[in-house]
Amino acid sequence: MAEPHELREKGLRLTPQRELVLAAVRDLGHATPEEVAEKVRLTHPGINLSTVYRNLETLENVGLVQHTHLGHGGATYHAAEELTHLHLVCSKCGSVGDAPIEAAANFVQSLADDYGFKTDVSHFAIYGLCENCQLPL
Amino acid sequence: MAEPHELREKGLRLTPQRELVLAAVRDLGHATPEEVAEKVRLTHPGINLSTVYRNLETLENVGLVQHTHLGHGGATYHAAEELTHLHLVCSKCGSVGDAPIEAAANFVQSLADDYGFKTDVSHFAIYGLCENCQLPL
DNA sequence: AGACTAATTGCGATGAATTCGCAGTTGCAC
DNA sequence: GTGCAACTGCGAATTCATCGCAATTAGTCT
Repeated sequence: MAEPHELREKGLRLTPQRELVLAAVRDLGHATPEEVAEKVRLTHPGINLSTVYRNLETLENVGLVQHTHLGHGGATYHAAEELTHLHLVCSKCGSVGDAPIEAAANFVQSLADDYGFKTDVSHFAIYGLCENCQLPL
Repeated sequence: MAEPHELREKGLRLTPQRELVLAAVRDLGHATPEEVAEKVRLTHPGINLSTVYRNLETLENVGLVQHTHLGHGGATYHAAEELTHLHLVCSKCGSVGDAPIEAAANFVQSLADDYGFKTDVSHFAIYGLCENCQLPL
């Protein structure tokens, strides 16, 4: 859970809403703002969606959460301390699988060597077909 | 430019709007629906945005164009015959670089071997920092 | 060439996701 | 406790994309 002073240390005020948003992101693993709001409403029914958006943004600015693009449009948030990993998103069934970031190590290295590009592999989804959806019809 | 019968062959009607949308996508390389509409309006000012959306969808269905997610939310379209390539999007300056798809061959192979995941590398952007934006301040 | 039919277009309405302005509230430094 | 700036709630405003429907039009058949 969110230790009171980890927020204070970042120069943020400690509000129930903010603590709950951070806790929700940590609990949920991956979540859209909508899902975070739902989770928070379990204990704090009155919370406003824009408060959730604003807190996600604030928490991202101080580095406690990050967002990733997994699908069409919407961002999903996850706690920053969570080990970053790859998101394998299936274009057919929509499932999201994880893979350790090391799986991309060589790829990242070669982009760095050949193109001078420093890749953040976890920020965007890796798109394709999951094992199940490749099965013959 | 769009040959009349390449559209007809796909079972599509040949309308000025449709030809122009296809031509615009080919001209622009990468473009959002909004940008395609702007381009088309140069020669066909009255075109409606929803017509552009519908044509992009139709053209994608018959395989003449494809879309990719390069940034936040919006899709960008490109002609299908263009060699598919990786999109290296810089998180700082927003520039979009290209890299041949072979640069990811090993990565794709290892995801297939280890996770049974068949990756479409070009569908989502590869996010990171371009060479310029890595320079010391 | 003229007529028919279904595909396509324009347009406005609609819907979802996100942001914004502002007034009221609240954490926290003193 | 007091005061101020940060934060919240709320509704309005934006943005991006989709939809329904009536009018138009491409392509087919005569």
